[in-house]
Amino acid sequence: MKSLEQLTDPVFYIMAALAKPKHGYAVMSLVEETTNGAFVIGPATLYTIIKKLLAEELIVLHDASDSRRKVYVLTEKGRTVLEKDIERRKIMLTLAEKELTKGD
Amino acid sequence: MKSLEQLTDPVFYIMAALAKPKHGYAVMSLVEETTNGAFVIGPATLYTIIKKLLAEELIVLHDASDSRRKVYVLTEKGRTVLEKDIERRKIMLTLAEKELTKGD
DNA sequence: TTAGATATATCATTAAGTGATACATATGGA
DNA sequence: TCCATATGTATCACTTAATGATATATCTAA
Repeated sequence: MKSLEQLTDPVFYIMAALAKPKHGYAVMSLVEETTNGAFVIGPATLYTIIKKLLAEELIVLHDASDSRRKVYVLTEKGRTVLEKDIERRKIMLTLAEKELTKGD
Repeated sequence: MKSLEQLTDPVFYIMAALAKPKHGYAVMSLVEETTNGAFVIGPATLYTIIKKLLAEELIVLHDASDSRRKVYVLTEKGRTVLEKDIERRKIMLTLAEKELTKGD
C-alpha cells in the first residue's frame, strides 16, 4: 500500500465498512452479507489490513471499544483517501464500459 | 487470480483496454493517458499479466499481430469475466457510498 | 547516424493476501 | 449444567501478485 493511492479491493471494502464505527468481526459479516457471500474477507486478511490501516492512521480505535470488541472508525485522513479512491474507481468503470461498447 | 473472480486493478485495466484489439504498449499508453498519469502500468506488470490472461484464455493473440507488435483481444470468456467484474465493482461502490453518507 | 520513442520480455525482489490454526468469551439449547 | 456453536481477535507460514531494474530490438525524425 505504497503511499495510500490505489487501495486494493480488500482494503477498500474494509475502509468503506469503517466509515461508520464497527468492530472487525462486523466488517467481515457486513461484506459477506452485502455481497451475498461473493466476497469473503477472512480473519487473516482482515487483521493484517487493520494493522496497516492503523499504522497509516487511516483508521483509529474508537472510544466505544471494550476488551472484547475493538471498534474502529475512519479518520478524517482515511475518509479523504476513501473518497478519492471512490472517484478513481468510477473513472476505471467509465473507461471499461467505454471500451466494451465503443463501436458496436 | 484464483479462478477469475475478483480481478485486481491492473488486471481489470488491462482487460478493459483489450475489449478492443490492442498491442501491449498501447495498453500502457491508454491507461496512463486516460488516468492522466495517475495509474501507470509498467512493462513488468503488463507482460506478467498478459501471460496469465493468455494462459487463462481471457485474451488471445489477434490476427493483426506481426512480429513487432503483438495485438491481443478479449475472448468471449474474457468479456464475460470483465462484465461480471464491472457489476461487482459497481456493487462495491454502492456499498462504500452508502456507508459514507448513511446517517449524516 | 543517432537519440528518443516504440515494443516486448524476464529476473529478482518486495508487497499483498490468505489458509490454517490458536485461543478466549458469549450464548442458547438439551 | 454442559457443551456446541457463534462471536471475536490474532499470528505464522505460505502463496500469489506486482514491480524496479534491466535487456534487447526496431522504428522514426532531426
